[in-house]
Amino acid sequence: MTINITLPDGSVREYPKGATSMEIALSISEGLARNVLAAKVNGTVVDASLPIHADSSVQLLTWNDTDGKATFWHSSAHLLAEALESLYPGTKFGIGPAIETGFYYDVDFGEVEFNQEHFKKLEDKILELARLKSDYKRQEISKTDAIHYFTQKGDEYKLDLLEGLEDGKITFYTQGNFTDLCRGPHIPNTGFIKAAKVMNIAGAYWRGDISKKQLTRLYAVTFPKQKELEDYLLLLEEAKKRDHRKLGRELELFTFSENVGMGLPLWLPKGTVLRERLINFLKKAQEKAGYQQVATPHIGNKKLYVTSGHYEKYGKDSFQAIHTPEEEEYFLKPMNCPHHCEIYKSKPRSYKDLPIRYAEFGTVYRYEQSGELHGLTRVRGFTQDDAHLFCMKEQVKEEFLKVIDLVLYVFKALGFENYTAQISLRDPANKAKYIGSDENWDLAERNIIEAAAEKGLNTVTELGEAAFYGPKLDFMVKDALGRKWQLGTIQVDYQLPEKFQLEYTGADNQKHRPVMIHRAPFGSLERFTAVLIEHCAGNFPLWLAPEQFIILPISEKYHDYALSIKQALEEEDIRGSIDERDEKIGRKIRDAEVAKIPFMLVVGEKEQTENTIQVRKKHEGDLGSMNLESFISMFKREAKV
RNA sequence: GCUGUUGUAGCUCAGGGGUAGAGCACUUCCUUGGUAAGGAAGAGGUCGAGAGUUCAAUUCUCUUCAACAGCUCCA
Repeated sequence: MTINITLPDGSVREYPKGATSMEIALSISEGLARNVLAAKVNGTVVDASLPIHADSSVQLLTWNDTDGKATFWHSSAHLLAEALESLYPGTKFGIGPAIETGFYYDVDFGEVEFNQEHFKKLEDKILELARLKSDYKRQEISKTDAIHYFTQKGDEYKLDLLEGLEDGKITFYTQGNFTDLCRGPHIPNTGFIKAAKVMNIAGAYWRGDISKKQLTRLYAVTFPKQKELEDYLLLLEEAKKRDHRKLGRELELFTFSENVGMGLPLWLPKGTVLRERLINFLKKAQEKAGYQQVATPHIGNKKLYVTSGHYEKYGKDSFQAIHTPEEEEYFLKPMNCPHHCEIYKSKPRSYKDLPIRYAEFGTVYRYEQSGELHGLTRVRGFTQDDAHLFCMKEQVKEEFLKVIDLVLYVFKALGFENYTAQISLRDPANKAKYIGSDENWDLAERNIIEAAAEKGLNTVTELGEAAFYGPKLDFMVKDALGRKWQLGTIQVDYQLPEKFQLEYTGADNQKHRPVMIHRAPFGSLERFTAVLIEHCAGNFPLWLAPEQFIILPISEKYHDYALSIKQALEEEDIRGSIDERDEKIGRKIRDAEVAKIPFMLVVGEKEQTENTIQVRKKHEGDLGSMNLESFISMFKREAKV
């Protein structure tokens, strides 16, 4: 008996019935077989040792496949558990899944106190056990036997997990002296794991439930080569260097003060230059795209948010109401849309007016839980580059396409080359969670999917990720270190026009309801700035740099000449300063480099006499002498958005 | 909000039951210099805040605030 195996390249090979993926790999090349971690058979990831009994498509998974990595890390979690059990007998185990980079295991150490000082010992134990090359052995087991095993072991967490499992579908995996309840799959043996690092320790509630016991979560990462671990640690170091909180302080972009309040950023002058430039850049693009600027106050009557539905849904996440002597209640504005709806309502609208696009860099305030606050990425007061488009149903797709263009233009201008779009739809199993009619949801979802497809966006679709009022398209960018960030968002909303009773008069002289589109290419200026800082490591594109040049006079004698240069550059809207300190040129250069100022203009005796400047570029060094005109034209060429 | 860790000069950090230290930054002076740190002197701290133990607390205990990591959440 033979079976036909289809490989990813489309080739079909014949194997005896019951052949395993590992055998298939061996038949292709020994080198491949050495690297196979698991296999994807007809789309399901399975052990490489699983016999295949029917015609199937088989993809062999190695370290280079996402699923291969996940299997590797999940198997590593078992190994970590084995190491823990051998070092700290009596440890109880919760769950140990693979995550984006690495894996964790939630464990209950009982009386044992485990802290960072134990990491090294644990890592050594993991590697010691890995070297034994123990096979991961799969075993199907009855629920009764499984319960018996963990009752005897006294592991209440595994028993809790077993409760939710169906008899007949329960499997154990054993490697070395450790047996775990696990669906699998796993890598062939522990010998693949050549490097291990325990990264972090944290608390986590059993099953994510605050009322349950808190377990110790151990984060770790493993690799098939020592070199890969080293590279990974270097990457982490680089990420640390780029941390926007650190660079924000060093480059004097923003700060926080306990006296002002947590989560409330204070923009310093240099940060404000950056921020204003981002705002002006987008304003200009939006003007071209037919947006109109509007402005609304920082607080709004409670009635407004009751009308919008946000009060009911998010009232608890707001700051406390502000009370007036007349016993009215006001809230700090948590979003701009209700205000924009009222602007729309300020006069009767005709279909000829649509689409109307109101844009506002509106600062909003939300009560974020204290533990959530993080630098500029999660704050309690932030400015959205918000806009609301009011249009007819038939215009939704067209508007959506235009917004996508705008978002992509922004990304390109700021150097985000790598992005994907996430289409967030309703959870079909839980439609009650959302407000609005089925019909409208279907239409909106269709519009988004089509628009994304027409623009050729690289998309992923997530069910259940939609906002409660409508589906959305979120843009995720990958930064220079390969980390993913969610930035821009475009959301269709049929509900708010309904709640605010928005209308327009159609060509038929009847009243119709417009559709709203919320969109923000940056998301929030705070968050965007944070991502931008980390993306470019503080080396902003020239047009955004808070200080574009610094003039470095060789000595005090050339300060007047320096000033004349500075004034000439300012005439051209090029912004910078003069380093008038009583320091040597080497020192001034060093400090300018550290401050990441793009151009250093050295002026001394020679320059003053020849009426030139000597240009030095950050990171690159001396570009030689030139006259001011050449510098300005070079600058303008490079500063183009 | 929950759990854990941390909180000493503007920044990075050392120290420790007897009222405090380094480097960088800052101020002044010397130096007037040519491509990544010139020299000297000086100033700067209720040791996050409040309470308790003690002859004595910045150090020990408790409470509180904040930061960090994670969990839960995110219009």
